Amino acid sequence: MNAPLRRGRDGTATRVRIETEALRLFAEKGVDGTSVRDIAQGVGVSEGALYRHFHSKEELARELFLSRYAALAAEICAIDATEGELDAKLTDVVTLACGLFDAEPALFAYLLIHQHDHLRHVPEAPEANVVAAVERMLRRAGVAPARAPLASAMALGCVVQPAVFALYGRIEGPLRARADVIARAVMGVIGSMRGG
Amino acid sequence: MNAPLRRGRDGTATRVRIETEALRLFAEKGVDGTSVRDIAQGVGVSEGALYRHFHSKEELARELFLSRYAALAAEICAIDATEGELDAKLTDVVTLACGLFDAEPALFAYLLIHQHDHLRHVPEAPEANVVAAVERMLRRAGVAPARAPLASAMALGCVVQPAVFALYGRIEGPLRARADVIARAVMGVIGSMRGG
DNA sequence: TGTACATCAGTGAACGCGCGTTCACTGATGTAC
DNA sequence: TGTACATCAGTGAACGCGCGTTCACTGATGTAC
Repeated sequence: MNAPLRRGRDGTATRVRIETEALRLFAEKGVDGTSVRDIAQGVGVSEGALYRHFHSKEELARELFLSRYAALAAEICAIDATEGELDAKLTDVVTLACGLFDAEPALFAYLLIHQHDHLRHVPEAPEANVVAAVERMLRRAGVAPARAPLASAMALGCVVQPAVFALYGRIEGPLRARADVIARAVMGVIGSMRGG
Repeated sequence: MNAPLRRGRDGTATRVRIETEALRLFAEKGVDGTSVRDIAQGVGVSEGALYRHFHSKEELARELFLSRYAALAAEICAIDATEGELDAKLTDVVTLACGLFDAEPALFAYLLIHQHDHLRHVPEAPEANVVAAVERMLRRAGVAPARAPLASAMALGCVVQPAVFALYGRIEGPLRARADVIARAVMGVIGSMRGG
């Protein structure tokens, strides 16, 4: 296979700028609160230009969500693929998530707030699906398959809900500083389900 | 004080029907996905009639959220006011939440999905604020005030996230059937923060 | 009890605005030979 | 190397649609006396 023929101008940079600006605006004002005009104006292109890169505003929003969500899932899979005990992996995953929240709060907020618009379109593959990635990690570590969904839900909840609190100022400072405490709580949750 | 003078027709029943239909539609299609026309048609009144009861669509959405959210908070406060150990209270609160999810999934979904539209307008009083109610319960039970926000967050996460999973079919059956397992996990979370 | 009046829930048509999207066009850039 | 051509990112004006909201009006019902 040859590389695809590229003629005319290269729009890759513009596409990236559209994604960056859209993510920023979507996180700040919501998808419905952000118009195609807002995005185009922020990027400094015409509205029509957006439709060279995305078929619709909805596709843009979905693509942003799915790609970022998949990137996070892939990182969790990478941690799962390392040697080590479950506890160490859980600490790594919690630390990863807290670090992402601190480094890119707008991205994290977008994933959190708009999950319900897109969750039904997330593929089941652990490499693209945060929930599936966590579930597989727990099953591989010996959690009974029948209990894995609930265990994953509560483990995720122990990370997601503190992030929501941080978003609303109920929890202060970088979440990374709380990662160890959160990880210990997650271990407690898993432990409570492994025994009984 | 006298009861307010009531003349002309009584619109209370219509108001209730508007709220019921709006909640149903908001939960099913989202607030932005539901038009004032949809609601009016569902109720069987004109669009103008809605504005006799609510100043705007936004006010309707907010009033629905705040009142239902406050009702849940008040129930948690009532449990907190009973005699008993923290563990028993936590089990009661978890059971309450699971029961609400099973009984009124549309209401629960509305509270979950649209929390970010309204959370900034929730008063801080525990009687109207689920988070504040849980935080106070934990503090009263001896959780260090500095740790109460994070402990509350994770405890809530252990209930909220399973509900999200149930909404998307990742967890089956009534959530009530899992209440004991969830409650035990929540106790584990609180325990992990009380010691260290 | 009868009648004049005030109130107000509900009507239905209309409003204008902002939205997502379209499209004929421009011009920059790479390819063919 | 020079030139004709194909491609395609980006323009900018326009489109129509559906939205939330308004408003003059109707008529049912309760109050005053």
